[in-house]
Amino acid sequence: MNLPIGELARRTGVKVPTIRFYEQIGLIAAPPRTEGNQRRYGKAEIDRLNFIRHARELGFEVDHIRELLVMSQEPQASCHQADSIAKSHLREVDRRIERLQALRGELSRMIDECGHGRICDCRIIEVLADHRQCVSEHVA
Amino acid sequence: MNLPIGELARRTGVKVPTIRFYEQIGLIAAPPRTEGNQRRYGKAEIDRLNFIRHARELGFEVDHIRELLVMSQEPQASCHQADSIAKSHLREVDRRIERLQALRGELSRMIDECGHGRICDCRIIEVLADHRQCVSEHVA
DNA sequence: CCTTGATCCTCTAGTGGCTAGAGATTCTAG
DNA sequence: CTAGAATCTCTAGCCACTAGAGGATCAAGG
Repeated sequence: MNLPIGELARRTGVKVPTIRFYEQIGLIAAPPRTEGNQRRYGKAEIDRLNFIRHARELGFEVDHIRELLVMSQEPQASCHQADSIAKSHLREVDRRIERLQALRGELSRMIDECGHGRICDCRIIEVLADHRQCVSEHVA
Repeated sequence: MNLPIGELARRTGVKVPTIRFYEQIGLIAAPPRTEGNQRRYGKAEIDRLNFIRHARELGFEVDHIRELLVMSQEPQASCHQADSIAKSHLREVDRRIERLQALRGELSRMIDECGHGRICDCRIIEVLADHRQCVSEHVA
């Protein structure tokens, strides 16, 4: 082992500046250095960074990842807390999906109704300029 | 008219500091001031801010809003550009929805498989620690 | 006229999660 | 021994705001 930061980056898919940033915010520990002050990492850091990357890919916030990391170090503890973090994150994702879908609907309706003519007849501009019209149609 | 900034905020649903911020980034013009240096707004600003708010609610970026605002001032121009901005935004929203739904699937599978026991048996932690397992199941 | 309290002003700094770049040093292969 | 790749620290920037300090101004009531 004893990997330089670039090699750690290659093996985990986390970019070099991001690794340094994670160290700065305390998400990973400061590793030992060479005489010339360069960071050298071991196997544990690969695992930890992979964990972090997977969690980020799933959209967990850094603070939640912090908690999940602590938990993963305590194998005998109850996983109730992990479950609740994941569940609340799932609810958040559901909310975002719902919101985006509503938005998608409005957007695509707007685009469909655009006659591709002049601005003064354009539904896109019109809807933006006067949302009430859009909403009332929506309700009606 | 001649509204103070708080009244403009109330009528448009855009917060006071946000209005000042929009002025700073040139999204709205600097309005006239009272002798005591306070901003006073007219009807045009209400319309413009409403336009901006609607567009932001639909997730358009500020730079796109800038373009849409310019277009809305040129009623005789073709709305081709507005259409293309809206369409590319729609594609972006679609991408986000897709991504979130894939993510949602992984999250909820992870949660379902959590046995609510100890960390060492927890799928949530396990999946995060070793994504390959998850992916291979996914594929299989 | 004067006070009070709400609103307004400017300015700086913080949010989250990085990313970019300058300018200097260190490592490693040939 | 040298060249060039990789590393170091540090600052600043991204997006779209939001928060707060510390002070000025406005409108209404006494």
